[in-house]
Amino acid sequence: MKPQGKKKATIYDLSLLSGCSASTVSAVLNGTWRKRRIKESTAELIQGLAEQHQYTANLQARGLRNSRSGLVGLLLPVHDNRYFSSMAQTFEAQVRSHGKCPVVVSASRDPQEELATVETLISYSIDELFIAGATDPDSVHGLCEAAGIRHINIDLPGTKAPSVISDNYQGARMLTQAIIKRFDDAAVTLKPEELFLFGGRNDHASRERIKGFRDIKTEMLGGDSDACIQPTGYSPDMTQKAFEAFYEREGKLPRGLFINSSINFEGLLRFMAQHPHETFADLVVGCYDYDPFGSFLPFPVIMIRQDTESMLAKAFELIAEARPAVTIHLIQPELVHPRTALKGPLDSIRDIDA
Amino acid sequence: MKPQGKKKATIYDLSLLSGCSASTVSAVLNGTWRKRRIKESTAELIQGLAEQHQYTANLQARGLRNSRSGLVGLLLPVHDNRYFSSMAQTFEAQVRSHGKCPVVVSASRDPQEELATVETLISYSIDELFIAGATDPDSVHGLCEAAGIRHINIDLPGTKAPSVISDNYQGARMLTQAIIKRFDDAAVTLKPEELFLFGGRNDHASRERIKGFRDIKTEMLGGDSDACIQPTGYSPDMTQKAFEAFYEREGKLPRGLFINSSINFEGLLRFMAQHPHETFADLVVGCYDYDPFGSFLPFPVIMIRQDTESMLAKAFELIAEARPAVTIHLIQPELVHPRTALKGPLDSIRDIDA
DNA sequence: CTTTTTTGCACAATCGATGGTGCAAATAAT
DNA sequence: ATTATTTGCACCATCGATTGTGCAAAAAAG
Repeated sequence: MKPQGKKKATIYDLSLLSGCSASTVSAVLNGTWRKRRIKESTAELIQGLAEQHQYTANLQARGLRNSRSGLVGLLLPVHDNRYFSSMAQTFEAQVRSHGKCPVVVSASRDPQEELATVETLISYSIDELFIAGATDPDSVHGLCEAAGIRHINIDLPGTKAPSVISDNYQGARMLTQAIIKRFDDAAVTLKPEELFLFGGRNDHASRERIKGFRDIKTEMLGGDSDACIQPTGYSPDMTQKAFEAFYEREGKLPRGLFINSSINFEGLLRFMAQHPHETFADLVVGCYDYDPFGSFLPFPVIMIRQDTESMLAKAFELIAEARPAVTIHLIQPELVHPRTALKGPLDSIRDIDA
Repeated sequence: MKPQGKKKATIYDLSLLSGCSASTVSAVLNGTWRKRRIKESTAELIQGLAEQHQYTANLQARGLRNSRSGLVGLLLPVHDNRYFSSMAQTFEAQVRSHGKCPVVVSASRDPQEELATVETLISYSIDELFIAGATDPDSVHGLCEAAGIRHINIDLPGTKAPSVISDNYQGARMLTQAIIKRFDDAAVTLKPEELFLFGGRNDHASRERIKGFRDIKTEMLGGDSDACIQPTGYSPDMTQKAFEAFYEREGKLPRGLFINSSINFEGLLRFMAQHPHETFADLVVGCYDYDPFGSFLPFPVIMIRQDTESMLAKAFELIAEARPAVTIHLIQPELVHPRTALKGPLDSIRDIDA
């Protein structure tokens, strides 16, 4: 029953065992046997043998033959971050429900690595590719195009393939507004030079967020200056350094902080670890990303939760279209008030044996 | 130069172009050409053509021929959690540095899904499999064994393959000790029935942690009762419900909380969202997992950081051995005091264009 | 100028699954 | 009983890369 330690059974093994030809075995096992007018009894015989010998198809062979693999790829900048990891989680569920096999890989926000990784995926004949947060989506597009692979951008848009991204401008407006309102409600007048943005770099998302931030500042506070924008890249360390520098210079933090992403927020944490509680007494933080733990920090943290479910749903919809238009689809993010614990993709996992 | 939209070049195409045989082309492009005594000029000719035509090997074909794929798999319970996502991050870096292609998939802590996923991976002839936090590592072992695939357990041990896991017992002792010491330092006497453990289920990690927790309680507080152990499974929702039930019954939370994992901690967050600040005024929490944001909550949170780098390093070491002994390797975790922002795998990523 | 050795490469089988084509045997139609 | 259909399946080429084997031509040895 259990062919211990031996190599896997192939259709040829079953062919010998059953006395049928390999092509018949193949047809039976991949479900096309009715189309090929195989007798039902033959099919049953072969299915029985397959089960006995624990046959499973060699997917590389199948993939070679059909030049499709059943794999669907998700290219991520990094894993270690709630935004992307929850994206990975929803992605897997979606792909599985389509009967395919999800493959998630990260490329460290490195254009070279992105291209190399995608080349590898293409060499495995992945069927579709979801490109999330790529630094250079259009080059990736080039590779996919040449290989005839359906693909779509998520999170950061490209100009050559359809993209599904957060409405970063609106989100930033909402977030900035919420920060300011927080001060208003406490009857505190916030001066324009007391509200800063930290983090992000020169990518589409950051630019949009900065624009939204500045627009609202101008509208509500009547002013805004370049000095209030501190792009630090997506690195906790650089962000920490930026906070330290500011603190060194000014003797305190700005009272209002717009932080471009949870990764940058980690930079603030590092800064916090170096300074006493009081430093953050009247701080109000807005973070463009949602992290459940971040929402419960000792000062008010307003967050933006990007709707990865809707983004992926839309992306799956678009990628299924024959010839999807190269447009950018905006998905509305959600404002999350302080001390909020939202449900996430993990909640749809049933926990056995609790 | 750019074969637009057409199909990918194969060794046969290059064979025609170069006038050499396909086998020569193959040898040149996979680096074995010196062994095959191919003239250097021939090699250069072919390499040039390959570059011109953007040749990349069809890895399914190669994999079929060698019955190896160059893929190395990591099976995870879930993505959306800092412990596992940081594991994925280090895993990818390690695999890449070995010149292979990392593939990360999750199986939702569902034994069925675990087996199905691993079968699929095996069908793609993955070379090695790292099995992290599997509910049923030994069944997974069965599949790998039958397919002759090197594999190793991480996080949760099996009995049939070597395992690398955290020293959960010691970690739990450290954590429990630190919680109690926190009260001691504040000159508060903690009664045994004021220190509870929430979360976890009937798996090896939870059992060890519970044992460590109880041992220290008995040693330091002189007592411990079954009632203080509240396993809730790995579900935020169930954990929240457990807290609500407790609160309903007792009118307050225990002053000392040992929380079995960050996922369970999210259950506490959900509880927190429903109750005012004061409910948590004199709370001390220990969490068996590290999350940077969790470390800065308004009450003291002591955390355990499991050393995923060392675990993976050890795992890679073991999996490289010819016939690794079926033993369990314990990796010491680290106690993390409140308000600590540790560096993580993301820090080793260079951020361009900051 | 032979004989031996080395160099440089082509041939062909193989990995496992797929699907078009063809052909006997069984059944139906006349 | 003869021809026309239908049923049930086997054959074989194919996907792209790898590798053991063999054999000419070139170089070295005698």
